[in-house]
Amino acid sequence: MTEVVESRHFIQQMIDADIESGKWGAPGDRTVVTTRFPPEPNGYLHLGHTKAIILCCGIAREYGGKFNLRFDDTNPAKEEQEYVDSIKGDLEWLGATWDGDVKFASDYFEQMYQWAIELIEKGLAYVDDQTVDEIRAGRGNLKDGGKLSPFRDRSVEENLDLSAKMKAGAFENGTKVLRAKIDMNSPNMNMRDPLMYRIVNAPHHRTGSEWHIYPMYDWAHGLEDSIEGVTHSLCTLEFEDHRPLYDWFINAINQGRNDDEKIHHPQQTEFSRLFLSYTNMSKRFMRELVEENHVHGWDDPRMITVAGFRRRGYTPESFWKLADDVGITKFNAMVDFSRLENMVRDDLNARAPRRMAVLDPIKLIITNWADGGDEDRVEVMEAANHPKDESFGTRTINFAKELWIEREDFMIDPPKKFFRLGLGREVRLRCGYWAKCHDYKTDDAGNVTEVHCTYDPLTKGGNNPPADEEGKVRKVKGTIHWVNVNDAVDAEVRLFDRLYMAERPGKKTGDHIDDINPDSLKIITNAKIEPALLDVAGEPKWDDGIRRFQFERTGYFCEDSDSAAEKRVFNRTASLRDSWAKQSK
RNA sequence: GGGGGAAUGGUGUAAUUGGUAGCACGAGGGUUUCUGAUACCCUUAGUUCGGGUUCAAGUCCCGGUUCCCCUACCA
Repeated sequence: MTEVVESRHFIQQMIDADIESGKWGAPGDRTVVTTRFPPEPNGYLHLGHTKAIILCCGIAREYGGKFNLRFDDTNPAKEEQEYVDSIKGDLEWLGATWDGDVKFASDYFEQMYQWAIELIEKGLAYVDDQTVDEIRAGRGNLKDGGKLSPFRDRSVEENLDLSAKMKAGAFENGTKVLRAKIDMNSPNMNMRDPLMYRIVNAPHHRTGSEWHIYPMYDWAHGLEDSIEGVTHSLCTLEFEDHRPLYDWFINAINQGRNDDEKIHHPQQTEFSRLFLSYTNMSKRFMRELVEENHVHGWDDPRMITVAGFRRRGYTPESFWKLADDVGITKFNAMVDFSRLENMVRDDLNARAPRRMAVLDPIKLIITNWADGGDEDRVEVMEAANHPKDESFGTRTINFAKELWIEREDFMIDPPKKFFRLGLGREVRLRCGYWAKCHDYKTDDAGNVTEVHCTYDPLTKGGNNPPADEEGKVRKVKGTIHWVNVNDAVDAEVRLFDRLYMAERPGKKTGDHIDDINPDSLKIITNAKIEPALLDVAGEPKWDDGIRRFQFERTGYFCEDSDSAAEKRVFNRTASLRDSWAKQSK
């Protein structure tokens, strides 16, 4: 037996070392570890965010530290309360509980402004009157350095005066900015006198009209982390180039301060984003899908938003499993969509109670039903709710002369390897009886409408018949699901396929809309479900209130939010693995 | 002709930091089975390339290749 050693990714290794060295507090004190998830409240959370959330929350949990949820609300033009609410809801659903109150960058505006004044006083920041275009041109490009702004050497007094007026709303949008005085020739574009504040005369969702200047990301982010005592500021790879600036701003504030007056300096560390095949995490793309009605909203089950996955029936656990599966590295990996699908299957297999439902019904008639007694009789069968876990209990289902079975479980002229119904073939009707086909009917178009079978009274409950006198037991290869015609309930079932046909949507033509799969949604209106699906009582409770099942042989389903007593609606979360479909291709 | 990152089976990810290249998923095959599901077993295939140091290199050194990110008053 080799012992399985839990491997630690590079961020965990770094934190382990920090704790040992006492970088953030007393050596060995793990509880100092503080992380944060800093969403901008301008859109819905998607799968990519879940990776960051789970990393940050998971780290804090592992070390017994703190995890903050902080809204980075530094851009009043795009932000709305609606998004704040949806993001909080998504985190709660994911089980990523944050410590303390929800934080907002806007709570720190005054402090950040005071620090900006300090930089001006130190000669490290200046007000620039150039236009957007002039600033852009002055920045230079990747090969050539930039030009110094003509306003770069304003006096401290003038800069102070101008900043105060900017803050008070004396100027129009775009007429002035506050910039850090760093290096216009830096090979790192972010260091070429980056903007700290711009004028935005617009109301903010929390501070109203109090502010007329708003901080830029690079200026604000590290300070927000510092104020909150964040030790490990984890972000994605594209911010690697920003780290020197992150550090520069904090060092600039600390410049000239005594050690005991220095502000906290968090460690920014970058990891790779999550890329999933056949999807795109671009906020803009998602917005287009919604606004151009390619989907039915942000929570459309085909969307890779947290809301979409939730409605599709995915469990929070499947996201944690996926995060664990893909790991944390600095390599931009493309993860196959089927991997995520496997995670839900795995989770749902263990936790979903079983039911029977027929998606594409044809009628099966037991022609010798009268042999066993009254032709109109109903026999009550007991069925296990889970094949491997008795704690799920049992339910009863009614068996009678007429049943619904799946259209694809009958073939007029089946190949040898087909283990279901066909003339002369016998199958087990799950938890019912064995049935042997001797006839069928079709409509004018040749579609099968009825399958006629005889049943074997010795197989009640679906059990094998007794052995013959030579000790041999008759076997049957296939087992199919069914629903009793008399008490079947009509339901709507929604089947989903991937939204895009291309592995990287939009790669070919530049427009992701060109890669949309026209058949990503299939609505079945005449599915037949067993009546036990109506009864909520006795189900294992799902923490998020969503009812999830496995419909035997057809997949995992959840009851949609559109579902009502008059019309039940189920979404297919994922199909079951189907080696027959693979083989018959 | 700039800067910052990254390359390990088909995919994702490990390797006690110089010491047997392992795990998971997939794929192929088999066993079990009242779900062609699940479970279980077997097989498959890998260190970006070229040099160098060393008893020993995925790991260290030199050089090359490929890919990603950076020129918003977005984050």
